[in-house]
Amino acid sequence: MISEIQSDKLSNSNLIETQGAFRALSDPTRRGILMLLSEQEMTIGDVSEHFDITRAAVKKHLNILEEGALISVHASGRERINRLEPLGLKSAVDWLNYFNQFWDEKLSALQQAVEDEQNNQN
Amino acid sequence: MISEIQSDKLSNSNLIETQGAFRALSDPTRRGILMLLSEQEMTIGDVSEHFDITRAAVKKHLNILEEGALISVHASGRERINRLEPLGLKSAVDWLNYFNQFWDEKLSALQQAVEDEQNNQN
DNA sequence: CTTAAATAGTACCTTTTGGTTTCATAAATC
DNA sequence: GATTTATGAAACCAAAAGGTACTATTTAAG
Repeated sequence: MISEIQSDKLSNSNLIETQGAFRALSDPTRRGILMLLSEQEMTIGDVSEHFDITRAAVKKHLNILEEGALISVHASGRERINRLEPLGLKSAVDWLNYFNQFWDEKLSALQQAVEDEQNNQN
Repeated sequence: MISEIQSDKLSNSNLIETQGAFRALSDPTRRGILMLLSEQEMTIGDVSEHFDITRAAVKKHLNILEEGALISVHASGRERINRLEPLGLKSAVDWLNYFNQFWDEKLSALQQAVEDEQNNQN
């Protein structure tokens, strides 16, 4: 079956490759950091000012984001510039896009239901 | 600034709404379960046969997936049918799609390649 | 009615996670 | 050269996560 082939492909190779990204994305603070860095690359100190935790805790989050290839760090003198790596989100996006085929089905059904409801209300 | 408005919108409301989904997605076993259920809805026993952990552990994963609204559970006699809820992935997909704009800015060529690849797979 | 099957739930254990505090190091700056 | 300044890293801690074993409950089946 085609579905089994797809399943193998995603559950074996892709499942492992995505782990770093999905792990990094599971924490709300880390997602907040990604949002921040999407506006501007920043030093650790800069990032820390936006959160109510210590700089050391922020550093740990940045390490995990870097491990997941969601950011990159560049030395500049004694500072370290943290930069968003949007391409790192690709593995997670790809994995989720596999399900598009299913929620496209659901969505069309839902859309129909919404339209029916609107017609009843009017 | 527009970027600040967008940031607020995503970091406050959406960030919280997506937590259940992203948390559920962070574990490879749970992503495997989602893949399984994408092919066919199954009982807990059926799901358990695909993994090398106890039924109780699988049940915990299913609970977390249900909390994240990624699956739904339907009683049928003494069995519980676990069904994929693809729409539950929408919050996570939406959050990630915010970053599409940065792909566009910096990596439009690469994004095109990704889309082409997706088209070839479908 | 009794028994087997499918699941729920709890107690318990170990590892991971998110956080802190403290100390060390490297680079500007005075 | 001495002193801030920005960061790295280790030790430690409480809570959450992922797992097991065991017990209870509900429902099919004989």
